[in-house]
Amino acid sequence: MTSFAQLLKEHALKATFQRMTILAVIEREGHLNVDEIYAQVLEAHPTLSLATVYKNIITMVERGVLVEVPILGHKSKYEIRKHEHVHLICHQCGAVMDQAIDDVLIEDTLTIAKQSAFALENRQVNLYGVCAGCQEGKASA
Amino acid sequence: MTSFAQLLKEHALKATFQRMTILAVIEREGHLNVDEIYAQVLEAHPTLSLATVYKNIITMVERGVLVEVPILGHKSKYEIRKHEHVHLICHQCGAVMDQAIDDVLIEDTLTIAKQSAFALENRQVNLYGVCAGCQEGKASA
DNA sequence: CTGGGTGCAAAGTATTTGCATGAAC
DNA sequence: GTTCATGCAAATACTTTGCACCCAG
Repeated sequence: MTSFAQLLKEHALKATFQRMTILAVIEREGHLNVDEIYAQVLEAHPTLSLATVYKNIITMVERGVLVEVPILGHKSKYEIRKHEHVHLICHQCGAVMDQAIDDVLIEDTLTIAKQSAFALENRQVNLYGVCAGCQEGKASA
Repeated sequence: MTSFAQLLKEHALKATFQRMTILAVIEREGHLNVDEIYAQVLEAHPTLSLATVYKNIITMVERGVLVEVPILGHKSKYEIRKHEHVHLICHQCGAVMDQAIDDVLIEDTLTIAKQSAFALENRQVNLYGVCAGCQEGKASA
């Protein structure tokens, strides 16, 4: 049904139905935390256990299939690892949006790292604020 | 003894010995997680409870005295809120270093946010890699 | 004084683990 | 057939809460 099987194999992981389901759910929603993944996955696979969700998130992060996205004051979310990007995180509705990272930012972080002789491996750029949607309906909580 | 008392008052918090101790410890170490704060604080104030550490971290973050620094794969650390900066986080030794943020980076994140009509409020730029010290002693775990 | 803060112990959550069973390769 | 993964239940770890007592303002 999907290329998730291949993705998993590339990372030396067996392509179980559980993992495929977890990946499908994350792919569909973009960014989810453990509980959200579990809740969604139950619909497609009612007997999948929470422990399995935890175990798989841990191994898939280790293997580089998933990326952890910490959210200030909340539980981390997870996304499927793709091309590098920046996160826009809305205080209001909690949405996490991806936004392309540009060369200026990449260059600049390299420059900053160099100032401390720091061997930069990966960037985590999260921007907090209020998304376009929430700016309109100002009244919303 | 310090200006922590004033800092707390500015944020409408009573200047208790417990809070002063917590702030002193964080100030001294730079970035600490809850357990580390608790361990260090016990030396100066052996009867301080872990619950008090938790309660105070929560309120001091709410009031803007402290800032949470999420560390991928580990517990969040906390720092005293000062001028904005970037974090360099070493995979190897776990050290978190501050590095000045420059105008290029500030401008660029504003540009990125603008592309999504996102009202940017605060930035979180964490760079992961290997610090200068750990690059020398390559052998270390 | 008075309200907020602390400490304790208990309750709640969240996460990890061990092991027998089952599925992928 | 092997090896790795799952599911359950139990164990751990982490964080929050309630309440009586205490201290800063």
